[in-house]
Amino acid sequence: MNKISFTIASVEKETGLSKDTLRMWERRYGFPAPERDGVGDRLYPADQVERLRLIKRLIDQGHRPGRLMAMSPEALQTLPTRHLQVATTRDATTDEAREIGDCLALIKDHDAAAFQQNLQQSLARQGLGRFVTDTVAPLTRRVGEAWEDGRFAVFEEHLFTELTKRVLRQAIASLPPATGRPRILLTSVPDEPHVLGLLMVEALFALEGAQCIPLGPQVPLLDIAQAATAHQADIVALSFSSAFPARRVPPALFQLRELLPADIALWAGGEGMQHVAQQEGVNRLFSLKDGLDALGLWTATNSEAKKA
Amino acid sequence: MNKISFTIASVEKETGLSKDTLRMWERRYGFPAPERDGVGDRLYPADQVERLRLIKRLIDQGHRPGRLMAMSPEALQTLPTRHLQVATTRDATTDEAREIGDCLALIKDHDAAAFQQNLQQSLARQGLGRFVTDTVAPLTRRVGEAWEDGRFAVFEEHLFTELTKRVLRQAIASLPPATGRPRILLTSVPDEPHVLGLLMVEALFALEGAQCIPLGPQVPLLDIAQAATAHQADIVALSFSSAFPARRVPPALFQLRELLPADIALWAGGEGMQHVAQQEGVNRLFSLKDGLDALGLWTATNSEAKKA
DNA sequence: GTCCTATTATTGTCCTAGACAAACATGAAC
DNA sequence: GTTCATGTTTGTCTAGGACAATAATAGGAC
Repeated sequence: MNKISFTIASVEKETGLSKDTLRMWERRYGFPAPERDGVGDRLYPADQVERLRLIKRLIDQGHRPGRLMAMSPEALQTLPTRHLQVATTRDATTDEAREIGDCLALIKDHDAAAFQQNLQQSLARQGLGRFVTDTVAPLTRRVGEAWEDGRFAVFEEHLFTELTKRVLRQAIASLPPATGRPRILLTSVPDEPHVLGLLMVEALFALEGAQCIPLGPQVPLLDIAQAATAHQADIVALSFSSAFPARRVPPALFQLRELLPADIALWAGGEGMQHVAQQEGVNRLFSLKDGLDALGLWTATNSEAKKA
Repeated sequence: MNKISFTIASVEKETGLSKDTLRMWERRYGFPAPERDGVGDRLYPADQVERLRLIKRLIDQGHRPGRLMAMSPEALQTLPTRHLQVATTRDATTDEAREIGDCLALIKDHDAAAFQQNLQQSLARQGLGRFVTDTVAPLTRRVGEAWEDGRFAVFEEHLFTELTKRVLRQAIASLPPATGRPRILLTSVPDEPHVLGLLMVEALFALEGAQCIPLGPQVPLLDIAQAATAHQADIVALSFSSAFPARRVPPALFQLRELLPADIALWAGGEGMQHVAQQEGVNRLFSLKDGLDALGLWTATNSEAKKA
């Protein structure tokens, strides 16, 4: 009779749904229907929290709350057909495809050691540049898709991310330390915890000899601005994952643009930039290749400027 | 005139103060005193956000909101005398002390490359075990203290953390992969983003031949429980930093204890465990040494059990 | 049928204002 | 000086209302 229940604050963290949203849904749709403790505070039973987690995932896939809330728990379970996701999963060569499939299977089997070893081998065989573009990038995309489908649990995605980060960081650390320009500050905004994309560009930038300053994810805008000035950065590079709500990207970029000195460039990339409009003073990078091109352009422009 | 202002949601992320708290302070103390946009929504000017960040830091040091809110901005600036912090900064040997001082200075100078190189040298000289206990641990403590004093900006702490994580991860990756028991799942709860302590114990545990499964920080409790079962973990190890409010630790541990199968041990460590009461089914680890002792005990107990 | 536009429905986030428990400080009694 | 009771401070929860932005639908033009 393990009757576990969660406070509204816990549910917010477990599901990612705000307290306001949770109360609103209860008011409008009658679900969730938490019990109350002696003081009148909500207490959500574990099964309702699980159902909320499922609903959240379906909403992120493009379903609408009103529909989902009216459905029975069983109907929700059967529904999980993919809905949105326009992104084209470009087919790789057979070799690459097989390798990526292998990696996915290893994560699914929770074989951390084998997965990591597999990655290391790919890295050694392909070299850092191709490893990033041909292995890590497609793998990351596939994992994201699998998560959306519900084929991957959250913790499986976490483990994949953590292990991949390690391999990438290790590879980056083994590069000779750069001293020249540009100095690039790499980070993400407060609501963006995903950092794999950032590590990928860091690897590519570092290969090109740029000086990368990794601040880690979820840095307050005021601190990003401070850090950029203190480190005399030439460029601030941000990453937005596909999980980041597209409508929040432009305000965040605008705000940071205002806070940054005008002579520091602001670059934004990642899946989450896909459908974001052009903005004054912000360089959009839609792919890893865009990033390399931008870096090349910067170097060319800047070396001229130096000579002048 | 660059009049930058923040919405209440932005301020929540920039300062770490909840929307509820921000509105409450305004109601009670008259500060912050945001402007309003056309719809009546709050708009916080940048200088008020900065003042809130300062106030937040002072509160974390043990000051009380009521006092701080009544003080003028100038008085706040002069106040920053250290208040709390009982922790005894044990003096190391002269050599160690000098080295740690050097590292702090390098971070303060924003010389990332030199700092990282310095760490690598210490690692090579001391070996991973002593490196963790004699260099990383005291260094982390000193950085925490410096941040509390306001000598370190947030971004400086971020950079320190990021670089140190890299060195540690690299060292861990270079160890031979473990295959035996115990299998230890390492992670932190949703409100705990600090993960350095976790990496330190991972290094020590991995040295002892334990199989570590790093899930990364801020994993929902339901996912921790799922992952522990899926990975057939023997132990779930959590880390709480000193920044984590002590009163929230017991509920979190209790909840996770309920969610975990009874045969999976729950270990909790980190600065944040210092003044937390003993709980049924939870093993408290007050220091890195405690962790190693606990691991030794587990191994002894478990190998007997296997023979029986 | 397809495309574009105007209208309507849905949905999340903000608002005010009140209540209360837990944490903290203060002072009395020993 | 230490312990205990009392009073103050403080964060988080409650309720219900409002509204802008987004998404779906209907209506017309081709």
